[in-house]
Amino acid sequence: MLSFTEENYLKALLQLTLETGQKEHAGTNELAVHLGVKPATANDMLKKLKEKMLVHYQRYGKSSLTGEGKKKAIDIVRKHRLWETFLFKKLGFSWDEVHEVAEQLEHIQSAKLVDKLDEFLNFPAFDPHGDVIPNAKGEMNIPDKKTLLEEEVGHTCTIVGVKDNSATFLQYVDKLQLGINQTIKVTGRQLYDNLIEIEVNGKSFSVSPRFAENIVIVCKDCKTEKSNKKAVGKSPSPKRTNK
Amino acid sequence: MLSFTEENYLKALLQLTLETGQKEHAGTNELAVHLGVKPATANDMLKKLKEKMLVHYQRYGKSSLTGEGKKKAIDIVRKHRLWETFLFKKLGFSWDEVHEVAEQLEHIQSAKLVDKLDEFLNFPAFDPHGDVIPNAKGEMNIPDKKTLLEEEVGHTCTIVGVKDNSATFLQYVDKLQLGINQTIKVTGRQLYDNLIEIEVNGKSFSVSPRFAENIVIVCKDCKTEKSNKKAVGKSPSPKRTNK
DNA sequence: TAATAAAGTTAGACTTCTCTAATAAATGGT
DNA sequence: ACCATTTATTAGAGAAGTCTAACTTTATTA
Repeated sequence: MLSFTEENYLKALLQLTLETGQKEHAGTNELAVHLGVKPATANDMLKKLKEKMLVHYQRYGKSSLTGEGKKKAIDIVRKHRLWETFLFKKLGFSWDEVHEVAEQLEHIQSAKLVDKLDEFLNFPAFDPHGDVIPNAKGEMNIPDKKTLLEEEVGHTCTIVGVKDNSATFLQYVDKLQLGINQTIKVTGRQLYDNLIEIEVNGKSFSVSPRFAENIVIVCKDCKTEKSNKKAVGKSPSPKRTNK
Repeated sequence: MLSFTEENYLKALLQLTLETGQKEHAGTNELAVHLGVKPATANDMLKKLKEKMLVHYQRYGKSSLTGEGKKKAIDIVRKHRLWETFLFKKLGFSWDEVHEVAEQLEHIQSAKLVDKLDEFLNFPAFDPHGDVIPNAKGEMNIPDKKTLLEEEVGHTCTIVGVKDNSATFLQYVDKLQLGINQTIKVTGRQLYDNLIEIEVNGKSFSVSPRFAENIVIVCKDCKTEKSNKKAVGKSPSPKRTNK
């Protein structure tokens, strides 16, 4: 049986790695920041979770979930999103209120509860934020990555990476207050010069196609596409990142 | 903000005192047994809760909830019973499965959640066990006490005390495997000799009217009677039990 | 490639909740 | 009213999760 805290670390690790599809491993500091604790704390927990065979961890290396760890993490995400759906659809919570409460509800231990809730909600595929809800087998659609240039007008997406790593480009990205996990809404396209109109944090502006094709995003509104299921099984062999 | 543990102590104290209407105060050992911890542990927590002004406690004395403590405890009971009702009515859990899960759900912190859930369930007055659900103001029906002799056929009740304290009587009670908090179902009455047929822990037998009139019970099925609301306000003045 | 910065780790300490073992106070029967 | 039993308390310790401060390893960059 995992503690709330352990569950939160597993979930954080999932979110930092597989879920956004950004990368395979997460650093200790990164994990600590994500969870709002000090690196020393995250370090202790990583060692503990390694003991429990839930994460791959080595001194001064990056960490990732084991097959078992991934399974547990996906289960927590499943619960979180089912609860969000319940709060939104059945209890009339607003879009932005559901997360906080679901953070608590996701730790309730009862397999029967989760399955019954799933059934009660009629096996929803997406939560109120448009995120995929893993099914009872732990399978979840991993959203397709594409560039901002390819995003449809009216859709909302999240930045998950960049293609150009030049300082010039990165400084430009930074200046526009963009960055990993930033949410962008594509509000339109100028047919004349192909500029892409976007809305970020309530502010609207346009970017060039050249710029847009170097921003890698995941669309929150393109989820009903093909179903590239990704079952949870044996994780890839533990890779050392430090040489 | 109270921890899960603190909340459990408050709830236990409510159950041991006011709720069953048995008595005003609870002992440290009694509380420890109820919670499945050692007396030393309960003792520490009582001191802590006294610091927080949630319980009346004095060395070598009995303990009880303060007004504030009672308010918190009733809120937890309200949550517990609303969740039980939800699990039973909406998710199709059986009567005996709801408690365990509700034990976890009762600790979720969100006033809005509780109120919305209450509304979603159409403001139920009783949970699947027939226990009263406190309303949003913290008012709850305290069930009426009466003797087993007065109980109606077909109803189920709980022993909350005895009128005769003689050794003979108490030994008899004990021999029948009865005791405080034991649940009894009255299955019938013999018109010829007035014996009362009861069912306890699946076993059926009869008791005399003489015996029955000395057993004080609270009926679980007589809840729709008069509404003797008991608001949560200032608690009675802290009484010392030890002289 | 050597200095510096960034990332990661360790040691030691604190809090919360729990325990065991020893001690103290209150209660009850004769 | 005394003594045994029950009930309650204290002291000391351990596990979990967190911190700070000092230290080590890895990465960066001039």
